[in-house]
Parts: sequence; C-alpha cells; structure tokens
Amino acid sequence: MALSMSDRNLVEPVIRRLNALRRLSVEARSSLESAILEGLQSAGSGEDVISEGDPVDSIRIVLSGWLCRYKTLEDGRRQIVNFLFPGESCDAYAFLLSTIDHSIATLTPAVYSDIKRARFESLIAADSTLAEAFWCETLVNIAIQREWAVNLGRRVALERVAHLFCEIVERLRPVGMINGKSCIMPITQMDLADATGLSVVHLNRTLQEMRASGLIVLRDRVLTINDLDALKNTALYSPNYLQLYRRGS
Amino acid sequence: MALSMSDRNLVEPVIRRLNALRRLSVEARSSLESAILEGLQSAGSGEDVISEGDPVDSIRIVLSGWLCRYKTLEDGRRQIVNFLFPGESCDAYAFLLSTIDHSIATLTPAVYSDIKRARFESLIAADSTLAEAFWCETLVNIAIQREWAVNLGRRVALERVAHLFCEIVERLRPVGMINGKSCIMPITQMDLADATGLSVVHLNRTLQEMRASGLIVLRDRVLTINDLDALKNTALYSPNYLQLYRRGS
DNA sequence: CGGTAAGTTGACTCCCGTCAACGGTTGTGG
DNA sequence: CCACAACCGTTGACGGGAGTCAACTTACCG
Repeated sequence: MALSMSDRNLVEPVIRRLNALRRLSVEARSSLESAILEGLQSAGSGEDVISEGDPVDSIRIVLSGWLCRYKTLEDGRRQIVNFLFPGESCDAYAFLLSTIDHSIATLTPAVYSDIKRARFESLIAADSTLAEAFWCETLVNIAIQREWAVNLGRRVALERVAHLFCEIVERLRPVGMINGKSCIMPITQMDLADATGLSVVHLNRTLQEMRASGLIVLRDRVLTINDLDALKNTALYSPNYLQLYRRGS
Repeated sequence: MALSMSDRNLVEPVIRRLNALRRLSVEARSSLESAILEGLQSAGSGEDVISEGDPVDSIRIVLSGWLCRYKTLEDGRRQIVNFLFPGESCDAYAFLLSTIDHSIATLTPAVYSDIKRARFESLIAADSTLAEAFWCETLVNIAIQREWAVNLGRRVALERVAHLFCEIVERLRPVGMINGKSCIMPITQMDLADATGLSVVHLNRTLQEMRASGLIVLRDRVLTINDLDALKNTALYSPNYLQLYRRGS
C-alpha cells in the first residue's frame, strides 16, 4: 500500500495520545510510525475486525472511523462495552491470553493498522517507555470499563445517554475531532441503544427529551452541545477516570 | 508480624493462581511468597482499603475475605464494579497512572498483603514470567469488567443475579472455596444489589423467586446450587471470559 | 433490654421494553 | 425514470419489570 501524506496525518493522533501518557523519544515515535504505516488496513462499515473466540496474534490501532467492542448473548441481545476512537489502540498485549472474549466491529468505514505480535514485541522491547505507554492505555481502558459499569448499573436513561455523550466528547477532543461545540455522530440510534443498555425506542425518546430541554442538538449526524456543563450535571459526570493528563514519568 | 503456618496456607492460592496464568519458576514462587508475607495486613468488614482519588504507590493481594471495587455517584448511588476474592491481586501496575479512579473496600474481615511499588518492581524485574503473570491477571480483569457491562446492560434481574452467582462460583472454585455444591456467601443483600444494579427490595424478590424455583438455596450465609447447569442456562452464562485455563507459555 | 443492621413483604408508581405502524432517505435494478 | 426494498428514525399504545416508600420481623450485640 502506497504511503500518502494523509496517512501520516492519521498517525499523528496516535503518537500524540501515547506521548501524553508517557513522553516518547524521537526514535520511539518514528519507529512506531513506521510500524503503523506498514500494517495499514481499511474496512467498510459494520464489519467485524475480530470475533469472540478468535486467537489473538496482533494488535490494532485505529486511525480513522469509529469502532466498538461488543458482546452478544445467545438470543441476540448485544451490548457494546466500549468505543474505539481514532488514535486509540486495541488490545495491546492481549496476546498474553489465548483467545479474545469479545468482538470488535467497525461502526463506520475505518482505517486502522494491524501490527503483528512479533513486530509489536520488537517495537516495545527497543523502548521501555513505549511499552509503558501502551500499558497505560490498557489501564485507562479498564477505568473506562468500570465507569461503563456504573453507567449501566446506576444511572437512569437520561443520565446514561448524557454521560455517554460527555465521554465521547472528552475522548474525541484530544484527537482534534471536536469543532467548537460540535462533533460528528456517525453511528445509528441502535448503536447508541446498545451502548447504553436501552431499547432503540426508549433511546429515541430519551434523545427527544434531551433535544426538547435544549441539552443537545442532534441532526444529520452532527451532535452539538451548547452547554457542556449542563450536560455534565445531568450526567453526574466526573472526569477523573479518563486520566486525560500526564503523570510525571 | 510473626509468620505462622496459616499465613503460608493463605499464600498458596495466590501462587497457584498466578502459576495457572504463567508457569512460575521455583525461585519466582518463593520470592513472591516472601514479598507477600512481608506486607501482611488485616482489616475489618466494611473498611475502605483505598479511596477514589488516592495516589497509588503499592499493589495489594487478597489472602482471605471478600473485597470489592466500587464507585459512587454524587447522590450516593453505589455500583460495585467487581469483587476481589482470595488469591486475586488488585491493581498490579496501577501506579503507572497517577491516581485511582475507584475505591476498594472490604465486604468481610480480610487479610491482604500490601506490597510497595519499589518492592514489586524489583520482584518482577527479577523474573519476567512473574511480570507476565501479573499482566495476565490484569487482562482477565478487563474481560471480567466487560462481562459485567453486558450483565448490567442486557440481562434482566433474574438472569443478572444468576450470572453473578455463576461467576462467583467459578472464581471461588480454583482457590478451594467451594465445598461440593455450596459456598459461603458472606455479603449482604445490599452488596449483591449494588453489584447487580438492582434495588435491595427487588434483589430480595429475585432471590425469593430463585429459591422458589429451586435454582438456589441461600440460608444463613450459605449458597447451595444443586443444578449449576440450570443456573448457567437461566443466566445465559458463557465461561470463556474467565480464561480459567493456561495458555501455552 | 434497647438499638441497630439485615431481611422480608405489601402497595403503589413509573420507567422502560415490546409491538406495531408510518414516513423519509438511500440505493438498486428493471 | 420509477418501483421496490432496506434501513433508519419516529410515534402511539400497552404491559410489565423494577424502583420507592413504609412497615414489620428477626437476629445480634453491647
């Protein structure tokens, strides 16, 4: 696959994200960039990137598009347990276990990099800071996962959807995907329902309610939040779990 | 603190658990045992071991008793996001981030070991297999966390409680805390409610229903499951996420 | 013996799921 | 160019699962 300038632009948020977790050396950054560009993949919308039970032998890094981790019950009920946004990596180190316990799918057309285990291991062996940065990302992911449990277990529908929107905004911001008070919301209401543990019908009604009260504007796949503090208040949102700041190395 | 034979017996499940994730050398096992015995702590029931926002500078390993990870909303709603059973470790490597996003509390009187960061780092630096074993535990924890999201988001009350019981049994079994078809259930219905995202009243009614249909026997803090397969069926339980088997090293 | 925590039950309410129908948009093929 | 299907969003009607409030019992403990 030929490299283009736009590919390079896609890689930049990945580096920036990891660099925010652990300051990376110039060499680490460039070797990471090379590895990412080598494994470039693209996928259409609604495709499984990896399925529950598959053996894990590579890691993936999202460059553009939205993906999700999800699990399904025997009878078809689906729960999205997390989103994967541009700049985020999936399952670094997951190959330490034998198989994967959940599936990952694209929710939009997406570009990502698939880095084989051996390649990844040599990458992190050469630079312990890089290894730590990936581990930090994993740890932040557990924290997000915990907050999702709180969201699903203890918030009512309105709070739940509000909280999800707050989190999405805060996760998209550092990768430059927020324009002023708006961002693109490229997924369906069914996806949002599966992420919040609601039925599609009730999710739709909750969105209506949020529109009516002026909490959000959502039209033509664009989400606008005029008063983010108000949204955070109704969500009982507390940002500390996202660890959006750097720890002293 | 003087060492006793019973302390040694408590450490054994920890070693066994980690050894199941990665085969440990004799030296690794004994150095781990020493580190654990050095940091021995005990706590009464209902005590916070670490609170949300605290800086993290040590890891903890549970030797006896039940603990939980939980988060609370401003208005007091509590969600237990995971349990910590004997043999399990909390937050190995969590010090890579700055502060902890949730609290950990004892649900029963407990004995655990508190190993300082420096001690832990020298331990794993000396043996990479040990380091990997701890990472595997962390990865299994994420998988459990994901399954909890599914449980809270997509199962109804009866399925939810049934699933929790299945998981508890499968996690207690490898550390020898299942006697035949029974185990001790040392926590209150409020704890179970907070773990399943239900109100205490509704959890109580769900337990009644499970008792009436013969799915469980729960009396005097003893849980008996006569037909585990039946329980798993009503829970839509799929065990793969617990990774209870060893991967080829 | 009083006080507190845990478990249980009834009554009532309402949030949310289910079922169903309808409109708008997109894309596709005849 | 139009018919048709498929997908998505929306709305109404209805029912039931789960929350809330409150009272009562039992056990335990100082």
